[in-house]
Amino acid sequence: MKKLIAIDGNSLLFRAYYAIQTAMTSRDGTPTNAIHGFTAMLLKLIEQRPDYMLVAFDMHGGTFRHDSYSEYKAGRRETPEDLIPQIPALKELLRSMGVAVCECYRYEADDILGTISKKASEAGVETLIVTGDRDALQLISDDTRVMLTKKGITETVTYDEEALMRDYGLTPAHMIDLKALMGDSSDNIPGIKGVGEKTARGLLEKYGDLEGVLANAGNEKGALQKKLLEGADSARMSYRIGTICREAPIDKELEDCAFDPGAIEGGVPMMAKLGLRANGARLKAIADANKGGREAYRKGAPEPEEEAPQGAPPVEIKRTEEISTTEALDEAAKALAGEKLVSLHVGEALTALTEGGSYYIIKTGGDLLEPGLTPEEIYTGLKPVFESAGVRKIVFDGKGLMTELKRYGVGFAGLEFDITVADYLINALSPAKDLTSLAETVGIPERDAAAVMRLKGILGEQLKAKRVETLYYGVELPLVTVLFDMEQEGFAVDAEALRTLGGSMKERIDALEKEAYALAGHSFNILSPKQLGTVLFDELGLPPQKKTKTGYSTDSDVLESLQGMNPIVGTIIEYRFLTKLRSTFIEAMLKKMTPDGRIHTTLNQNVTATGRISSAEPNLQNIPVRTEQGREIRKAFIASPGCVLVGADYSQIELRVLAHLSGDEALKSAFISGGDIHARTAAEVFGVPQDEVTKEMRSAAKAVNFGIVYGISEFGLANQLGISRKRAGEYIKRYLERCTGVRDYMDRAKTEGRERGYAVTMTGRRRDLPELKSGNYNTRAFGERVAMNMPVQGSAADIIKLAMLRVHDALERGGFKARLVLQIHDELIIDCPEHEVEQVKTLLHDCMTGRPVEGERPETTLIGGMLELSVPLVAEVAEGRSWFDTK
DNA sequence: CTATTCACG
DNA sequence: ACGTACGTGAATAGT
Repeated sequence: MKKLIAIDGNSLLFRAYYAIQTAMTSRDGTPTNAIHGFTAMLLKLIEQRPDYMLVAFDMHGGTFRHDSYSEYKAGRRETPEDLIPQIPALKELLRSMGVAVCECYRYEADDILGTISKKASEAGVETLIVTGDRDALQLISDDTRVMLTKKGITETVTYDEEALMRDYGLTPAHMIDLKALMGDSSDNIPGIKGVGEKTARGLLEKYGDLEGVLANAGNEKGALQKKLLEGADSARMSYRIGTICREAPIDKELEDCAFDPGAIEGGVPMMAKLGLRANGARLKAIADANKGGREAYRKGAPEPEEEAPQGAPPVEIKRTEEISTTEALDEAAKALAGEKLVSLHVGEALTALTEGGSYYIIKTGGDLLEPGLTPEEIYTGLKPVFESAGVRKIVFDGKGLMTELKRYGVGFAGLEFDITVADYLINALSPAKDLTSLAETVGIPERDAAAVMRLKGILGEQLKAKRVETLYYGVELPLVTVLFDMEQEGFAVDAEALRTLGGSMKERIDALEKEAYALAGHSFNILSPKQLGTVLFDELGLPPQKKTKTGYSTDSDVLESLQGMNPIVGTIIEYRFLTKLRSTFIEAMLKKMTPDGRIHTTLNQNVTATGRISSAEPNLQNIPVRTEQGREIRKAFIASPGCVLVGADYSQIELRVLAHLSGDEALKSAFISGGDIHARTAAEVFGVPQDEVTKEMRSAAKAVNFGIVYGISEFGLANQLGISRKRAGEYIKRYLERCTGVRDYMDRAKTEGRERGYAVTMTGRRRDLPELKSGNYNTRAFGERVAMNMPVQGSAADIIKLAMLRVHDALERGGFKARLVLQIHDELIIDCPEHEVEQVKTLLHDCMTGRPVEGERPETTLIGGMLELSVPLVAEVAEGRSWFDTK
């Protein structure tokens, strides 16, 4: 039977756009992320060897559905700005590949799919409809299936009648009836108010279809009967507009959609223009392979050789061994323990691939018929492999694997390559979520350990090309182990102290709640911005300050400016503040405590765009400190028994980095001679001697300094300081007149960012800056601020990462029991036995500030100790029983 | 799942 | 004229 693949172009492009939120652009600046995803999907579909192919698009303007229902699809999200130019570009690309494209005035893509699939069916051709829109499920029949995209885009699920019944319990026709009854908010189809999925399904079960339901409305009781009678018209209308048209006046017959795989080559030049090299190469290969004509194609021509981006061939698999017994596992472990370099991956099975091409598949689970091994058996069986530093290991997610192994008492050494970390250095904005999706993005067919092995080659080349190899092997890769150790160590917490604090907050919160209700005259949910907005601005008549997308803004800026107008404002401010502290920092921390009395955060190495580490589940990098009450929480974060916490934070690290990067003489000399940097800035900006700088002047100058680091704007500074834009502009002007080096640096950051297409830190860490080529002012202005800020924030991140490596090594070399427990961007915390305190304080300080430490051999590391700055690095060290005391 | 708010550097 | 400070994670409400 011949096959038609009919694609909903808009739907798929939309899905691709959201699946690939990496900024990608062609040379001329057209964004291409969605096209990239779409073509990846298209190539996958071509592998299914269709005889006919059609891509349908919606047309602008209203559809026939709007005639009877003008609100159809009202309130839909606007097409994102950087998706718009990709639509015509995609159509052009498809046409150049000889793929039929169809649009139809006043009809939607769905209707085109419905119409062409009917034509196919009549011609005895089966159809696969590809879309992200569940509405298409109504088109399923014995010769028509629907492929829906799941999360992402290349992940799909295909439905035929049977699968639909299994997953939804409905026939294709019932999909329409269901929607007619319950409505569909995404298309703004009303259905019947008050009838949800449960009710609708029950009714359809009883009465067969919509008309059956409406005819039998009298049988139903009370409220439901009323709803059905009153909603009948709405339901019938919903049915009409929810039904896909199968007789749309399209300008394509089935024969116009004949697909010629040899012709897709015509898309190569445009692919190249769009910068989609990998997919272009695949396109060419498929076309070449099918030059033999349609017969060869239909039989299934051999898969074309995959072209790796930078020529990293797959490792040829010479022998494969499937292992499901402990005896075989022991054999394999022995063999692997003698290897120098292996890739390993834990997926459905644990797989391992050696350089020589021996592939091991070690099955987990299993059942009575086919016994497999338990994770425990596998991990302990391979213990000699995992723990030997001599067996260098290439893995997808090193820290994740270490964590998994640790649960079974197995250690890990010899980390040679971590795919997630390499991927992050190549493009920090699109961390790979799993191995399969990364392999797909890169365009290789391998799976599991074979993919890991090949990705090492490919990513290794890219690291070299992007000149981040030293950063990778010298900083990021060794840091994996440091972060793992920190996570395992955890932070000791005094749960009792947290509970006591929480209890007293609860009392105050309850009192504030009563007070707020009394002042409002009724009870309401104070934490709901919507309800609070109604109370403050509609009922109490306070003046709204600003709006959000959905209504009045009630953020703390707004509440602050309302202070004094009504006593309820102060009550709400305090209520918000205390509930935030209690739920986020007390209740959540108590929940996250493990039986060892500690909190083990996860330290992410591949999420920030600038190179910082992030902390999650729970986030320990945002424990309160700025307010007195908030700071109390830090008293519950304590040292282990017999230990104290040693903490150190960098003084003004970002401004020091800026001084170094810009070479600005005024800023440099301020740091070299020491003293209060904000006061000095104030003296410069306000043109007064330093001893005449007032508190207000100093805090304004402090805001200017922050602004400078963020990539200043008049508006931002004005907002921050609550002054006029004009005043803010004057401050900035004065600052940049005094600090011409900084001004030049900012200009340079922008032009170089534009020329190179990325911003870069002191270690060569990169962040792509596609925004700088945007035609949208805001997008471009954002790109400029990023160009200015990223090298500063990112270099500071580089510096503390190096410090962490030094500290970790120094503690290990010195045989100390003290352990790093946390990093908070410019601060390090060590849990330290009392007798080690003096030595550890010195060690920590010296590691952070770049002084030599005992036993260290900088020449043996790639970066060599600490980065050199043209201004001193200063770190302040403190100790105490709790985090509260290390200030 | 998104929007709002707010904690940190 | 545009409409913002840079980087995160989490709780809650509401769809």
